[in-house]
Amino acid sequence: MSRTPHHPTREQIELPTVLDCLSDPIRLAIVYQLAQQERVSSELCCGDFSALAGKSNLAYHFAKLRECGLMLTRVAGTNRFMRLRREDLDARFPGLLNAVINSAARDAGRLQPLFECETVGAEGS
Amino acid sequence: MSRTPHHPTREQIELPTVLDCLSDPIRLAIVYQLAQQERVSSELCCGDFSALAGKSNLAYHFAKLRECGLMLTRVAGTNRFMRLRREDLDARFPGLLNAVINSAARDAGRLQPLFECETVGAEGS
DNA sequence: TCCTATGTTCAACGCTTATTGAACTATCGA
DNA sequence: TCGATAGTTCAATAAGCGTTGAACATAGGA
Repeated sequence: MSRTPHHPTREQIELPTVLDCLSDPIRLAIVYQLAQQERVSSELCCGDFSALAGKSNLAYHFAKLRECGLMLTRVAGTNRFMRLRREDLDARFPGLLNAVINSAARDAGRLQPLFECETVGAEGS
Repeated sequence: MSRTPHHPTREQIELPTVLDCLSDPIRLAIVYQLAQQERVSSELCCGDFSALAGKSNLAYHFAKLRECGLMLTRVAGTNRFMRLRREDLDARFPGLLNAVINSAARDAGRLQPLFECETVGAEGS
């Protein structure tokens, strides 16, 4: 079995695919939470998103986010740690990710209860 | 029959809906052409997009773009003139529309032959 | 070793979407 | 008035999407 799941190269990242991925409220919430986590410069693992959907449903959305080039998955033991592909996205589509995240932040209230579950602050070793 | 088709108010424009609308290559091409046309400060009508798809299919995509708040339709005789809702979009999601259009411009080559049909320069009255 | 926790994969379902052609509506010009 | 033009609406089709639970794989700890 593949140790590390498949990721597209920077050049393989496509605009319509990225926009389609971001148009789902659950995936938008995942990206939003990953963006919050960027400021703490640590990663999140699947379980940290359990408030958003069931396990298998999350795995489905994670795969979509990975395959479209929005995020990166690192396997460590039984955990999968994830972070945004900030550099690649900014290189391919300058300003896009920030515009989306800022827009999501503005609308956090109206974007479901999905955005109210603050997950920042995991890892309390 | 309604003289003017339905448009959402500025406050009714939703981020996931807008992103979903932009994720379709044909609709992205329509928005892109409308953005080009902005610089000439004139409008385009349905027929100007006939290279992108058939008439009824275009009507479907126009309705989607209108209902999600991306564009505005003005009825004039048998024509429907359309333009981007630039002000409303910039107010709701600052930087988003420009980021998408710039990204589309960068990828114009790889985004189908849809982006090669330059339609600018209509209205030669 | 066995048990548990983490996460993926699979098949199934119901729903939405894009696309098509045909029929229809409405306006303009001769 | 008649015909042509511009665009919408409708019904039908095929393909794709999100969600679910059950089964599976893998790693870590007792």
